[in-house]
Amino acid sequence: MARPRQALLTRERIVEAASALIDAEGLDALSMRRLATELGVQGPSLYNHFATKAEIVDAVADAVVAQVDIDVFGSGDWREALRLWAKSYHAVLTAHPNIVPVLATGPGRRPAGLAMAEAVYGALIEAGWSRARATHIGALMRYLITGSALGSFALGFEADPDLYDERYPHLHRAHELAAHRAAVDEGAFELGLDLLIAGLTDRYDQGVRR
Amino acid sequence: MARPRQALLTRERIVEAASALIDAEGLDALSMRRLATELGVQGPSLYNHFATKAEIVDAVADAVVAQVDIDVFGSGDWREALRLWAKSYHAVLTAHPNIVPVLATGPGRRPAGLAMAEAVYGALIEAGWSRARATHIGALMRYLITGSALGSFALGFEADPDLYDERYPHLHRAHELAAHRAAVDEGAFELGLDLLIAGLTDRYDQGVRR
DNA sequence: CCGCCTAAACTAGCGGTGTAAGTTTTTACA
DNA sequence: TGTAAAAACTTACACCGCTAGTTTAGGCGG
Repeated sequence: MARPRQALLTRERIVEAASALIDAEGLDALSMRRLATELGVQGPSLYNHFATKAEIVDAVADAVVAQVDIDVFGSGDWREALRLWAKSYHAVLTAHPNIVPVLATGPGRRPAGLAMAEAVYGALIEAGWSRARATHIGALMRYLITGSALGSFALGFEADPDLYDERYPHLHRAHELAAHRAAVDEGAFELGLDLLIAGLTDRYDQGVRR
Repeated sequence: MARPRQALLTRERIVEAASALIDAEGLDALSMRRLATELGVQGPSLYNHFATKAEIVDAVADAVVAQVDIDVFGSGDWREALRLWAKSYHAVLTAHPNIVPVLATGPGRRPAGLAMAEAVYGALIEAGWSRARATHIGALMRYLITGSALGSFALGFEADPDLYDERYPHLHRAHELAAHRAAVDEGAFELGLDLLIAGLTDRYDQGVRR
């Protein structure tokens, strides 16, 4: 086949298919040939639309970040906005856990990632936090959100009961963690969010903003 | 070469070389052939000592975790122990950032990882926290520690000033972040640790331990 | 002390990876 | 209408993890 009358591929279609593949089977399952097959095309054809595989993965990552609600920073209390944003971000990452390792290293050159950083940092600055503190708070929120999304804490423990023998007396029920995955992970995230925002509120109300 | 008089490889030597390679050039640079070359041997010879590449990477990860000081849980105040442990863990990961993605998914079957989980969870239980809360606190600490180690927040922003144009007014100095990497990342981690431990202390002292 | 078995290296090779190069044909435009 | 760009193609390269089978040294039982 030479050039078709109607282009078979668009950047949008490629990103959609890549996103679906990553969601369904993980980052490792995404190969150029596999992705192309999914789109009814040969592998190298993708290079007519993206320069490298990394560009495709980046586009998928940015499409995910774009789903996070950053309008919450438009008005009202910075604490409430921070909480709502964090929950939205957390929910989006929970829905697309396989792409998290890509986002966890920062926004890089991804537009939606930069727009989100702008919104968070801007809101903190306008609330009166110093530049240094606003940076720290932004970093901290990212640590909590990507850290919790990166690997389920509960699934990090094998479900094999024999693994937790007399060497680990307190872990004798760790094999049950996987079954309570959602409760454990959500509980930890909520606790972290509550503690951080409460702590920041205390400092803020005491006038310690740097 | 057939079997040599003195074995060229041991599991220990392999793990050491792999660790050095990962530290120096990152996880992607670790290939079986490359590692073998480093050890003066052909690629497949490694399979006489490890069944898969994943086993080697796991051994490297566990060797790193084994460097974390968990003796701090032996005595004294749970809050102080938690803080010291977190700092030790953080320092170890900062020294070996490239292996963090492997640890971030949990202890799996790695002995040192399990021993660390046992120490942390055990200390929290003995301090009086409920099982559910102790689990949450352990998860939360992991989120903060691996989240901060996974990607330097500062390095997550490109150093290219032209990237931060009028679309991102508050980020106009984001290109300077990379230069202050250590201060930014350490500051955020310290802030997080302070806030979490202070918040937990409040709850604990008020008798809210579940 | 000889012979066998296992350990630990080797070579060859399979199916997969990302991507570069060059080809063909269609479409858009000067 | 001639030409250049676009978008598919095929082929190929160097690398990847890993398997299979081969060779030889060392340790051990008879």
